[in-house]
Amino acid sequence: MRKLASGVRLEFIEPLMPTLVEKPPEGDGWSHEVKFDGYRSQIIRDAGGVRIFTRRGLDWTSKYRDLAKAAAGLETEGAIIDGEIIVLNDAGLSDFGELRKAITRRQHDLYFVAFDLLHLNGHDLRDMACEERREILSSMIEPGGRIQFSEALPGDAASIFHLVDKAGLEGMVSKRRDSKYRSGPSTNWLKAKCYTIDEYELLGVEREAGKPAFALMAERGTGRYVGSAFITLNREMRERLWQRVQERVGAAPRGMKRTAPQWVKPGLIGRVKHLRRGRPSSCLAAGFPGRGLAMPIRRKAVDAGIFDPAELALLGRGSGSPQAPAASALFVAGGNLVFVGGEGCKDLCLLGLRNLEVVQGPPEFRCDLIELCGRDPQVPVGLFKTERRRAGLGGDELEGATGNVADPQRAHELEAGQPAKVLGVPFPQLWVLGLLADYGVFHDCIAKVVHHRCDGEHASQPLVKTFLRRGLLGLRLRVVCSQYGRRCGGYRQPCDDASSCERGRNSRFHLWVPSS
DNA sequence: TTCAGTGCTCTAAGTTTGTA
DNA sequence: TACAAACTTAGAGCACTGAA
Repeated sequence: MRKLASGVRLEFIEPLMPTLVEKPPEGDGWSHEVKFDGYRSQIIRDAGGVRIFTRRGLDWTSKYRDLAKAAAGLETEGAIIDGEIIVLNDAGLSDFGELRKAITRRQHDLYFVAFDLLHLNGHDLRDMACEERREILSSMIEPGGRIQFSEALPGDAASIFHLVDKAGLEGMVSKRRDSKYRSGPSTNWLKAKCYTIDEYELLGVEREAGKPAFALMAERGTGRYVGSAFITLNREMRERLWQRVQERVGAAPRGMKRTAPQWVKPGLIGRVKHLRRGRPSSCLAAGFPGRGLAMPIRRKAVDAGIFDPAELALLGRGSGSPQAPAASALFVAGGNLVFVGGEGCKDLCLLGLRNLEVVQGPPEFRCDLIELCGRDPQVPVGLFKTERRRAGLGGDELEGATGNVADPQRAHELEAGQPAKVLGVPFPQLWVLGLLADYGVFHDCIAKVVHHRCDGEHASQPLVKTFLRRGLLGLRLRVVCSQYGRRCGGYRQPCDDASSCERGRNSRFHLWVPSS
């Protein structure tokens, strides 16, 4: 570790750039984080104050006034923090499209998600192991503020990736735990992205020597131009495409402003693999606003296989993402629990880690519940404790919660008369909770676990509301309510399934032991 | 004061150019 | 000859600068 003299003005460090991979790496040597969709940035705090730099080293402190103010509150003499500046949308996901507007108009909506610490109090930390750097960083950041720590998601990479995909996130970043920080491209950090594959009609192609070849694509049916895509076919397919284009030379579509060296007659269909913008459902729905040629393909597309419809039918190709595994798992809350998403996405269960092997039995997961396996009541308690500790957002009291009827001698988490700190969720966990809410299991299941620890009939409701409100920093409650409103006409009763609820009340927890 | 032009952010991969 | 780096492309929205 190199030590610099105190009072030295720290300088921008070129960020480490992760390598794009198809699948995240497996193994214990890697830690995994959510990939946020925002601006890569670097906060520098030294004797000269706080500065915030862009990925290329431009000083954008003046654009990030609120974040600079927040960074000034960090308890350190000097630090260089690597992270991403993001804005959350109504769904609680980072929204790149809203970021530019927020920078100029909604400073209060900006967040800095910190994921690495390069320098601290005169010490250059770049030669330390990634895991150690992040541990120090984690201890520096108070939860619940404008600067958030990007929590690692322990668990197996494939399962995390599956749920990241399901949650509508952009992707995930895997970091070698023992790696040093080195500027520029590196394979110590790997990013795996979630793509959507859709079919579009080919309008024309741009092909010039020395430049990438593009396919201009239109919405099928309407023929409306939606954007261009990189053509990444192999040599054989590429030649086949050029041949097809030559055979179907056509005129430019009416009203088309863009120019293409070669327009083609309608009838050629291309499959375009593109990144999402927000949630998958909103990608297309919001991707065609009524003001001309919108661009649902935010970034360059790849895998633009071009076929005519007949050939497409023969090949039996359809749109959509690759088939998801029948069931998968994700560890949350300090590794105590695992959420298991079964086939159809409606069945989410909460299991102890040691029961992970039963994940492969989708037929058993038809209960649409989050259940506790292992008969250890401390497990769900651990979940809430962990989230509370991480969030650290004081202020609100949880009404209605009373003593623990199951164990009257033991202090209850939500003891009556004892102001309980509000539960909150650090960013990386938000989408897990959002996912649960979207599947309609949040209130019924997590709340149910809490409910059975209380003697108040509706004690869980304010808890969940508060949990949501705080977890999404003012955004989530409104959205979740409207979602429930649409689906269920308001909040559901604590349990839809009365018998299930009664069983739970009597037994304190729903117990489900998988048959071996 | 208005308008036009430029620069900035994000992204990926083919092509060209430069270096070892 | 092989590899690495730079350049190119698209889109949106905003800030900034300079000219009219």
